[in-house]
Amino acid sequence: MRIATWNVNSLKARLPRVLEWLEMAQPDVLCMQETKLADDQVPALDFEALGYTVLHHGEGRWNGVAIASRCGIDGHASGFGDIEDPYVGDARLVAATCDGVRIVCVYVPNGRAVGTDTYERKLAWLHRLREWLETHHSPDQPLVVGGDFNVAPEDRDVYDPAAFEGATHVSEAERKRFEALKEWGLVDAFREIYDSDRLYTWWDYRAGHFHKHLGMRIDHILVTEPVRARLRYALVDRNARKGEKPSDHAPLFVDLAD
DNA sequence: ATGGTAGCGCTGCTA
Repeated sequence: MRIATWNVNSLKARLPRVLEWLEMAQPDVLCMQETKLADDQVPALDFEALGYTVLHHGEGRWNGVAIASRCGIDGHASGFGDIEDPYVGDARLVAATCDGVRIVCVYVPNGRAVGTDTYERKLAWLHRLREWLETHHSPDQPLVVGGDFNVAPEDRDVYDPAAFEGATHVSEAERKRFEALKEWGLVDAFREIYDSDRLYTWWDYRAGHFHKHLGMRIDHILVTEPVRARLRYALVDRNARKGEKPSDHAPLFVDLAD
């Protein structure tokens, strides 16, 4: 079973690239973030033509999350439900069960700048995510949280820690909230496979950062122990960041044994 | 030199 996550930065603008990637990489499940679509704007037929069913949660313009699956998609859920959402109104969480694995697709708020209100609510959102997991799920069940976490967990996950001093994505508080998710019972699947630094999932569009390989590892696939036991492979497909009209994120996927 | 690019949508916000 191949499970992928990709911040597509507008599914409308990125549709040809996403369809091309589905055909090439053949994931069974793809979590998408920043679709920037309303539910009724989703190009469902384009996905169906490739064998995928899409579950979308979005209000249009900003945010928007979706799961495309070709191995079943049941038990739809979106948002935090009864748990207070610090970004209420934004579409940042959608979940479904695909072939026995609970898939949670998240788009963690960016936070903009340390000390701002949006940053404080980013911290709160990450805390609420753990609360939501505690309320609705168990570390004993096969579960995957895939998405754009907007957190680089360690210094080796950014191109130059000095350049990010005082910035979001690397602050102690953000990393603590990210660690708290792992403490609940999740493992960073990518780090189970790779130990190197300079492995990124996002590169700024500006100033030729991709070309200079100045990026950050902020997209993650976190898995519970039953999924970790099946983990065989992980990869960031940097080729998807090249060429015409790329997203600023590359897709990340994991392969699980049957 | 507080820059640079992309998306949405038409003004400036978000990332």
